[in-house]
Amino acid sequence: MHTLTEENYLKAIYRIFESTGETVSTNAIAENLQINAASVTDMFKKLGQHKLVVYEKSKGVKPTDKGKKIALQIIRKHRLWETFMVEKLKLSWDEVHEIAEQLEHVHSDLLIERLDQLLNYPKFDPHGDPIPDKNGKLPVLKSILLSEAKPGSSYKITGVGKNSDSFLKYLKKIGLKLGEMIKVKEVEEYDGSMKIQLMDTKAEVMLSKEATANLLVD
Amino acid sequence: MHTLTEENYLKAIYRIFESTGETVSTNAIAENLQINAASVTDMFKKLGQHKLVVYEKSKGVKPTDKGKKIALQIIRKHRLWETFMVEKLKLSWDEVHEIAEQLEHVHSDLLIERLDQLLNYPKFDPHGDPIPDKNGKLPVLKSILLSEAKPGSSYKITGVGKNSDSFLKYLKKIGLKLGEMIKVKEVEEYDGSMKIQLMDTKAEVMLSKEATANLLVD
DNA sequence: TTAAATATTTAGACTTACCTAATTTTTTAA
DNA sequence: TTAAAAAATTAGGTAAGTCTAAATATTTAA
Repeated sequence: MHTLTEENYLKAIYRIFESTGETVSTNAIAENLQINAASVTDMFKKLGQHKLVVYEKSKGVKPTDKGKKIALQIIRKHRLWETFMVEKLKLSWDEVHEIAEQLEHVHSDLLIERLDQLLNYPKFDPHGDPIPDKNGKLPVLKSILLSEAKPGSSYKITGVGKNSDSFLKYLKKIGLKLGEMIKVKEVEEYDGSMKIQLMDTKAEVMLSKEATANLLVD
Repeated sequence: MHTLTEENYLKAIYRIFESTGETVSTNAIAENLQINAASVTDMFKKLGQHKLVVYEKSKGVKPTDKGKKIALQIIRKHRLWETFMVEKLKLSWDEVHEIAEQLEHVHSDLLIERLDQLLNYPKFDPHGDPIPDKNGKLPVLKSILLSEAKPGSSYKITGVGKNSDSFLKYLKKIGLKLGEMIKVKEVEEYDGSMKIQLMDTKAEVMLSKEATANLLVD
């Protein structure tokens, strides 16, 4: 078993590696975890010794298969707990992340196995993020970005890209929720902003290109 | 918020204080937490500074009201999680303790509030131990020890006294479960051992005085 | 292509929670 | 009531994970 700290580094390294495919730099992790770069160097060495990453001095790290596997299990736990909190405890979408950050570090394969069963083996969490299975396999997501949607068509909001806290709060404020149906009314040529209509309330909302490029729809 | 370590000390101090009513000694905690007495002295000083206990040098500690309150909240969380795992995740009685030791340190009042609600505000956990409410109030338990039960009468097993792992395993092995109905067949004069019958399987089991003095029945 | 800017690492320190060994205090029992 | 035993404390150390400041590498841009 690894320390909580190692787990958090591994998770951050995995995420950045997945999104860029490149060696992960000291600074990227320092920024991501809000700690000093010198501390990151220390931890890179340690993770390297433990064969969780391949560390090349002054270059950065790449997660090993072992490191990826651990990261995926933590992500799996995080997303299952989030699903549990939203579905069973009726907590809201944007309240669960912080709590899941704690719960994801509870060690027990049996617990997670049964939690998965209780939730009926969900493939996506309440933010629309895919939940790795117990072998670390991710389900395939066929959603597209709202920014690529056709005007006139209707879509279901299935998730967000980067699920920053502020973005989630923003969505809540303008009345958008996961699972909600929307219709694309029009797209502005010059800045890519989009007017959409909420199917149930008929309310119309303007979304910036930035926002539409961060919303997944089916 | 306090560290995980402080929380574990506080819980141990609270339990021992509740069962003895006396100042809790350095050695008692060292033994309980399986750590060196010198380390306990260090922590006693720190907890004293934080006003979680009253520490008198070479005498030991007593928890303050603040310390008790925190201990009770940890115990509350522990027991609610155990209830959740047995009732909702179908884990068995003796599998949940270790996991609850981790879950009890997750910080979120809202989470626990909703978990309590999901479980329908249980008053006792699967071991029959009382669950403090959110203000730290304990429900009154009217169960008696099996060792004090009358021969010929029937009882429901509601809990165990000291729920040591080995005792739980022992119970499982001989086929006793919480909630099970039993009938007291006879009590040996000379050693206090007891023959009981399980109501559902009709199986008869001999229990030592030690065992019957650690089983709660209604 | 080299000087400046940026990124990374090293060195040395701090805190928490632990340890061992030595000392002191308290308790017990002759 | 005092000597031996037991309990508790002090002193000094260690490992993990962090920090700052200084040194070194790497990248960028003139």
